[in-house]
Amino acid sequence: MTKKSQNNQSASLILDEHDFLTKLIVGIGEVAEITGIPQRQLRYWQEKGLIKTVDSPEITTRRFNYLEIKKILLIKELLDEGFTLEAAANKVEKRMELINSAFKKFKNRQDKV
Amino acid sequence: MTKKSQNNQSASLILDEHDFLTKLIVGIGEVAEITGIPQRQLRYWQEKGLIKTVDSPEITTRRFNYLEIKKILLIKELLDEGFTLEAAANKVEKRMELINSAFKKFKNRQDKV
DNA sequence: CTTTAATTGTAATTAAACTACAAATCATGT
DNA sequence: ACATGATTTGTAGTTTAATTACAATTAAAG
Repeated sequence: MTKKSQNNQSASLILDEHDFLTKLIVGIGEVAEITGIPQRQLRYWQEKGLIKTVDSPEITTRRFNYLEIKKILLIKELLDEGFTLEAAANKVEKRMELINSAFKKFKNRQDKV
Repeated sequence: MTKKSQNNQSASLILDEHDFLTKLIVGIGEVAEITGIPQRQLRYWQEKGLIKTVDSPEITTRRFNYLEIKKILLIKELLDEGFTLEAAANKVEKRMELINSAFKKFKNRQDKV
């Protein structure tokens, strides 16, 4: 074993894809690139409260997690289908809640096995 | 349909987790947070050619993709096990190549179905 | 054509990342 | 112990990215 042993929970630091995504938060530039939505527009949506950024004292710039990026992509699709921004955001919010609660049930069931 | 229809490949902009990860590239700050390895150290590893950053003319700062982040985590583990930096990096490189070629075979097989 | 929604532009500022040094620490051999 | 190369860490000064706080367009609906 070498020196300080930095941050050793060793055994498995190795993240699977899902773990990785739950840990990940990315900046607005990256989100703009991934989604094709301009930074300016993302800021506007966030100012209006339609999407939310990670809230943490150390972080001073806008950061988004995976769920939020999915939301953004869904909103974009709905906009293209003709929904208003608000309607799109609401619809996505509801869809997300459904998926979320279904996932929690599943998770819960798994944990008992 | 509304206005400009921004960047419409519609149908499925919806990314699954794997798609998302292949598109994603993240900055050094985020990588440092995820991996627990200081930015300074990541820069050093990159300078020595042990890890590589995304290479694109528009990008001026260090960006890493998912594979590279996995590499970083593996290197970290091996360092804690007592390997030299270079030995760790080599070992990881080989491991990655194996996984990669196995994956390609699998992918190839799937595509034919 | 007026009003509200939504997007876009931009100057000035703050935060994050970069480079290019140098110093400190660690591992190994003599 | 000392020297040596490997690795990590520190930092001043600079560049790039993101933010705010305005304002101006453009689009959709009555």
